[in-house]
Amino acid sequence: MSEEWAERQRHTNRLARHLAGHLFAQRKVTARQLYGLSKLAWITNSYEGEAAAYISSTKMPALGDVLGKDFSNYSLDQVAEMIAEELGDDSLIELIKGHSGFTNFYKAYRNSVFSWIEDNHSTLLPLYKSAFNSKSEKERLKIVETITKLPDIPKANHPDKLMRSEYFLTPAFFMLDPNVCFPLINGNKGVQSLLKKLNVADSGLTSQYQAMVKLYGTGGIKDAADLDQVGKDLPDFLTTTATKKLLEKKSTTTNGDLPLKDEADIEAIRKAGTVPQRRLHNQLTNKLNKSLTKFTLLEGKNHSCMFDVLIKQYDNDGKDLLIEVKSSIESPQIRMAVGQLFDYWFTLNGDEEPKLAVLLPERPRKRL
DNA sequence: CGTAGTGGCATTGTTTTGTT
DNA sequence: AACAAAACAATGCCACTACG
Repeated sequence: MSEEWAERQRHTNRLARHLAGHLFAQRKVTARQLYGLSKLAWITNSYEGEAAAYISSTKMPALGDVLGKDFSNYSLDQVAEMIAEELGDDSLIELIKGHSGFTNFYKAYRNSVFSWIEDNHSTLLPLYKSAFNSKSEKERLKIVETITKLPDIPKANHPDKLMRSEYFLTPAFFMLDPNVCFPLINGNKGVQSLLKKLNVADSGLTSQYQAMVKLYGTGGIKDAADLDQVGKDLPDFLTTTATKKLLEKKSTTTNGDLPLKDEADIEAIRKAGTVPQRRLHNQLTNKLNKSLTKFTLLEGKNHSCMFDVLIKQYDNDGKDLLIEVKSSIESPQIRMAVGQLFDYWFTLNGDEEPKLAVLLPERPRKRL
């Protein structure tokens, strides 16, 4: 997952909230409409690009369910226009056209969950509305407590095989929350390993929720979309022993205390410590951040391991790439980079085969 | 072609048995 | 008692097939 993905999640949140705003103003909201609204969170294997198949298979039916219409004979652009027109909300055009949805919900439950919504409609509708309006921690907590009281969701043709209701509901409430504060709690590996690390894997949904929202404001995590992005790396972000955090934008203008890695090492090479060099260093880091939005980028947080950038799962094998940024092509700098890279890599990954790179402002001379 | 829907299975967790 | 290995159990994922 990545910042781009987190942005897609936030986009979906805006779309769902615009639609929900109109929906909840109506006197009556059907089970079908709640189903459609929740379905906007779903995708299929083909979720990218111009002709992504999820649009016709999942997104359009979802929109149709919300509006009580059949859009199967229209293009997405037409549907966007129609809905914006009907609801008198022009911003919906772009919201609908953009890619939305973020969870590949277990297929065997996609249809069976509908009758589950019907059965629990009287509990669910106020819950959805509450998620849409929730402003405080307290309100969200109350929603979570209600979720725990709901029955599990039966599997199609195997009613005895059950899915926990939060797997279905947390994506929906993630989409409805005014500040994207409602965390995704599902069977996702990342989520599960985090819960284990927090010692709440078996402690019930309420304490899981509390443990997760506590992370807001730490390690560069602003909202539930960030939380979901860091996934299984989250354990690295916790408490005082944290070794990593999401890569943040660096200042390239102020003269103040610019954050720079390994201050002590840099001191050895005085030049690099000068303000222009630091600026250049931060500029390079920012460029990296800007051009690699498809990836999750991390930076070191622990004093013993202040690496510049780590690209999560940069190749097809899901390996990470560690990058050291240097503001100059002078050989001492490059030598130091090499040393740092191997040291950091060993600290992070032990004797796993290292994947390393140095980012320089220009091509270095042939001989160092 | 891509998707729905699921049975089988890999993975993870738990208990029992074996060994030092 | 402490640990290791094996057996067993539970879980959720995904590769597969039929189908539109």
